[in-house]
Amino acid sequence: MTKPSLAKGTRDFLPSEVIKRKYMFGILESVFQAHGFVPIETPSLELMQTLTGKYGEEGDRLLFKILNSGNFLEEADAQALADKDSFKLASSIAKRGLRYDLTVPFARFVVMNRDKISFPFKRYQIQPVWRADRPQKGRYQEFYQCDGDVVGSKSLLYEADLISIYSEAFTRLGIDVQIRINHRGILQGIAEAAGIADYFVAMTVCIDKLDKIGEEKVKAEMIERGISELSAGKVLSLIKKNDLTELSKEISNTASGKKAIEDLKMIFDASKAYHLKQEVIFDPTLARGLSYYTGFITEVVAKNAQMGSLGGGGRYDNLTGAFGMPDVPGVGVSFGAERIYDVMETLNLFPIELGNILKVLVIALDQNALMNGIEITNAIRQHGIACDQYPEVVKMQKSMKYANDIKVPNVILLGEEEIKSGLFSLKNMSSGEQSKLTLDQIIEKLK
RNA sequence: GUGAGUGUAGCUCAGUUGGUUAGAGCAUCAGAUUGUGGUUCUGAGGGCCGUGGGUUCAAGUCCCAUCUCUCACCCCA
Repeated sequence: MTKPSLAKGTRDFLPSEVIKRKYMFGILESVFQAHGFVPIETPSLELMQTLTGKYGEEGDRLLFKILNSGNFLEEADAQALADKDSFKLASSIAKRGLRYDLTVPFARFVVMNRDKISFPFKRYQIQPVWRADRPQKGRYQEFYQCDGDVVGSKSLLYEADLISIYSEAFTRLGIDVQIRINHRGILQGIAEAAGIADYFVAMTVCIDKLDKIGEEKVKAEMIERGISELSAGKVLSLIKKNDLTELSKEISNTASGKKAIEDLKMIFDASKAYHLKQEVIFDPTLARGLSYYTGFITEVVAKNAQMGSLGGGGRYDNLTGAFGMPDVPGVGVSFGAERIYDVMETLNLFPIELGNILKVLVIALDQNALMNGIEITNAIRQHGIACDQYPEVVKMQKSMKYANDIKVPNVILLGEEEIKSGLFSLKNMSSGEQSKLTLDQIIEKLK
């Protein structure tokens, strides 16, 4: 017999963990639903042609591929096999793979179901995804993503809608956050104003590291990447202006900068109408996911915990283009479920009463009482109260220890005496208090 | 993909300069206790010391290889 072990980067979830995760996902779901988002699900498996080429070279490497069924070597690329070219061979022996995120499957979903949905389409989706990454702290090969997107509208009201979703969700979860927002056009405007429009990508990669490695090193890296010292200095001075009107003076003479300033003003005005409980700030140094975001970008950071971002998102113009349906604009956000869970765990934000699903355990003291126990257990269950019965007559210490271990708040002790009198002993496990009550009184008390 | 660590009971870990029969705590089971749990005490079961090779009279301990997991980088949630 081999020792059991888990596949790399995967986890078991204990009952207490599943209950907490469901609590967290339940809050996210109810917030999404209150905003008119509807749930969808897509298969864990997608065709490789759907997945490849969407996440860049790095992403393709991290895709889990599923071996074809049957004698898959028969159809294998003989040349690739002989050359030991794994990458090329893979495409001939694996036509399916596990989804890498929820966004690409969603794009395919929109294209294939465009006749069944109405735009603007607001959907949320909470499902696991898989990445063949090296696992490390807080990073797994199987993990849940929780995404909400609106497709088919360019309205900036949806940006504010999503910001308000972030604010409400984190407020209800009990986490104080800062919602940072920026716009791709701001960064483009800065690049143009600094005279380095051609170095836009290099510039954003560098300034994204600002809070991590500091101003000096960012400047050095920009210079290393071919940006002149003068321009690099200009970028850094512009990026420090986190006041919209002030920055507007510098970059509104550039086309993309002007549009971005207007957009962000509109988004801020719309957000104000929501009277949000969480802080929303303009952060021109925010530069994430710029390979596909085309407008507004956002990121959420916890104020009371040392943890990276708890979520992010932005606007994209052409989500479905890769699947032959051009010009579908969209805007979306993602919740980093695993990290949010960790933050809630360290800040002790899960309600303690979450664990107590079972309300009462019936303990029979003799064989005869075992059958009466079924009647009582069933009667209590019919009233929607979670009830269970210890399945055999054992020494009372053993059944009481079990009751204690599973943290059931009440037990009913059932022996000859109780059955004769019709008065059952209900014991509160935390106080130790015990009283003799009729079945109806017990049900009334447990409701 | 790059780099650094780790591996001894179900779990967390001791194990000295290589030296008798590899230990502890937790967990499990039984008893102290025949209608009352959390605490305590007693006892029991449980090990190819990750795997393969090497050095040695002698290897859990030293060397090599390999696998695993962990951590960091890249990237990302």
